[in-house]
Amino acid sequence: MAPPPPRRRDVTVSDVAKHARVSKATAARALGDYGAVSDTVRDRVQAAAEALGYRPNELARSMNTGKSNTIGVIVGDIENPYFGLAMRGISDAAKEEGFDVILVNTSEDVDAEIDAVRVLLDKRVDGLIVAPASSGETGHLRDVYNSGRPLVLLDRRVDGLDVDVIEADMASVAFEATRHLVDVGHRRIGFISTLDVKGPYHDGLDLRVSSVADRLQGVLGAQQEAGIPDPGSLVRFADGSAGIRPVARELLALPDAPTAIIASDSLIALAVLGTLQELGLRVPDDVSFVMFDDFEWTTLTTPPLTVISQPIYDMGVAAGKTVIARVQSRAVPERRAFQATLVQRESVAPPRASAGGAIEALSAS
Amino acid sequence: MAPPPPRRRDVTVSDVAKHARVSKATAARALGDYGAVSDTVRDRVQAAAEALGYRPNELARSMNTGKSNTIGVIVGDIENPYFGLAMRGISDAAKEEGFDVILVNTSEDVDAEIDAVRVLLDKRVDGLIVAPASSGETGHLRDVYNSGRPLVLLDRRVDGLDVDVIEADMASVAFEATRHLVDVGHRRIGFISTLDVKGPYHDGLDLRVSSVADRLQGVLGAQQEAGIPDPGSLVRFADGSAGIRPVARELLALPDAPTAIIASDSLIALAVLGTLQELGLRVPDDVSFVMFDDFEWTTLTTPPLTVISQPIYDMGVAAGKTVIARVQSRAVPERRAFQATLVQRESVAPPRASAGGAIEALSAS
DNA sequence: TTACCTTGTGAGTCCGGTCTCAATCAGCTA
DNA sequence: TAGCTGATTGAGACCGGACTCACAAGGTAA
Repeated sequence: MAPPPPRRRDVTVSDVAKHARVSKATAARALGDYGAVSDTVRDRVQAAAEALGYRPNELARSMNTGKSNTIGVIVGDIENPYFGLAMRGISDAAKEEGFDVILVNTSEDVDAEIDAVRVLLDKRVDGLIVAPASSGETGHLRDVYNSGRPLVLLDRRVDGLDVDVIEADMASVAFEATRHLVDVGHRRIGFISTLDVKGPYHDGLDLRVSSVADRLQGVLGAQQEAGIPDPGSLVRFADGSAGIRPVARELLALPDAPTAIIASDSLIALAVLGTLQELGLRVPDDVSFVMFDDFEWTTLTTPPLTVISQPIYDMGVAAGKTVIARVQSRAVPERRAFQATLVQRESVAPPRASAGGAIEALSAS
Repeated sequence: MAPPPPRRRDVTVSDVAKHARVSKATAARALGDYGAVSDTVRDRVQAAAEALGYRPNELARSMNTGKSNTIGVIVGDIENPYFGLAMRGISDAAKEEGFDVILVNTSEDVDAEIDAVRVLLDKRVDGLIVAPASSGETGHLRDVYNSGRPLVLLDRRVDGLDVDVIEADMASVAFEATRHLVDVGHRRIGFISTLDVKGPYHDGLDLRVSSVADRLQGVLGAQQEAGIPDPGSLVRFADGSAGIRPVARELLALPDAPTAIIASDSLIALAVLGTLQELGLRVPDDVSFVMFDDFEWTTLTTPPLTVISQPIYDMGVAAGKTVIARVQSRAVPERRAFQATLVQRESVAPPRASAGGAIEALSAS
């Protein structure tokens, strides 16, 4: 590796001005494209800038315009394809409007999120898109709001915070998916999500992530409507993605194991399917399976999976357009409620006649 | 939506200084944690800052320190899990060192990349990580180098540019994977990648993306070594992800269709597998399949897929650590050559005895 | 007591732009 | 020819911090 070139002093407006033999103010006007400048002078200044290789210092510019043309995005996990795709949407929307995006990954850690908000605010981003890790801690989100900078929540609401939220209607599609399972005969339906709550699920538990709460509400609601007793008993939360497989195993080892499982996102689905595979359980013969999010690989498994599809990219675009519209005090785009749909493929079938659990079914076959 | 709160003027050091009845310089010292300040004054200033809700303006700070504590990352497509995972690594490394990350997505468009480099340089990022869309246009990368700011290339080299590169050794695993196919009897091996080149592949074609060129070199090399004539005839490049399926179809419809296909990344693999599925071709019975990148879903297909695994996350971390080390003029971390490995699962089998192409095999069954 | 440090503090400059304001100048009107 | 108008231009303040420098106060050594 060659020695790095000396970091030369950058060319500034003053340098350009000197070279073009005009005042700094005039050069700045010609370069910044504001105020009035005669054509001849403008040309001379631009030629000088070209010759010197002048590049504006956006930091300095931001400092006195108060606009950084940058929005901050705070998500739990960009490795999660959900956020990868949403990020793509945000990024595309931002580019179209001439904005840049600072991305911060919090690993779903509230403290990291609080920190991220502070840092981005200090960096003077013009607006923020956050998928909040918890609806419990919201002081930092209020700070954003109070700073006067627009905040848009993605995928998750926070109660009592009156800001734009981009989310899909999860409760009704979860209801629909669950009723589909009930309709084909399932009475023991498991639901697995990742969430940092301690202890088993019980009525009235504060879920802290609205998108999960909504999904669960739909799942439970459909079962209650069907007269299934205590559907909450087959709900499980894993703390972090490493915890999913153990939780899935535990659920499937139950004497009254579920005959169908709903996975709350694609990462969970992957872990659950992996566990099923390890246990030698077949989908849908032994266990029916439904998952949230529709990525291409879900059509390539055997069988293709029944999924709940959300317009993730579009939601990302909407989030981007919305913050930027707010930043520019323009009317926000109309469309902010997104529809999720149940895509029926082949991972749902009637449960085995056997009354036993999944593992039991296995030994019976 | 309630009306946004008025964007109040931010609290500055001067405000804090006034409130604590000290000079601006002293307040700045107490807050910025530099220079000498007596304990009593420091406490008074910090109390005042607390009371006023002072937050430093990082823009102003960056302006005269010349450091923004921000690195720029330019990738072709964050929707691609490869970059999602790498981004996660970069992001984690950055956070550890107190850096933020500005992410720009170029859609693999060179002009967008040139623009992105300019914008990020103007924003005064301290360093840049780029997965260059082309080794052809490199002027903008030279500009980074000349600006004196460190540049790290991820996944792809650029000839004649003496900067740090984080990449895995693709040529040798590609060779190994291909020889594996040859060993089980394949003599017609297809290779599909996305790349913006016009016309069919021919010897000496400038591939412009080193990671693809390396893979191809290994693929072709193994076949040449085995005495397979004209292996280049089954190489196909699609222009953008939309073009993969047509290309795959064309390849499979050939009278001398390949009996095995190698997909150059996971997005391509998805499209190829989808096409295979549509055509009713089974893996590995009708066509053997090997792909680059090892994501969890590749174990859930039927059959599980033979893949080439790279330590993507670690490479992201290395890229992050490397730029930051350069920014701080520290020694760069030792490890910069990464090993990719062939993970044999069940998508490779001996070709059918039939001499015909894949489609022909279909009708024969 | 005087000289010499050391530590703490304030005044003011600088970073690289934007922006206000006053001055200059050419063209026109009366 | 004096007066007015609009277009250009330059001087300098300002954004919010970091940092240089001069100076004052207190402590120590000779």
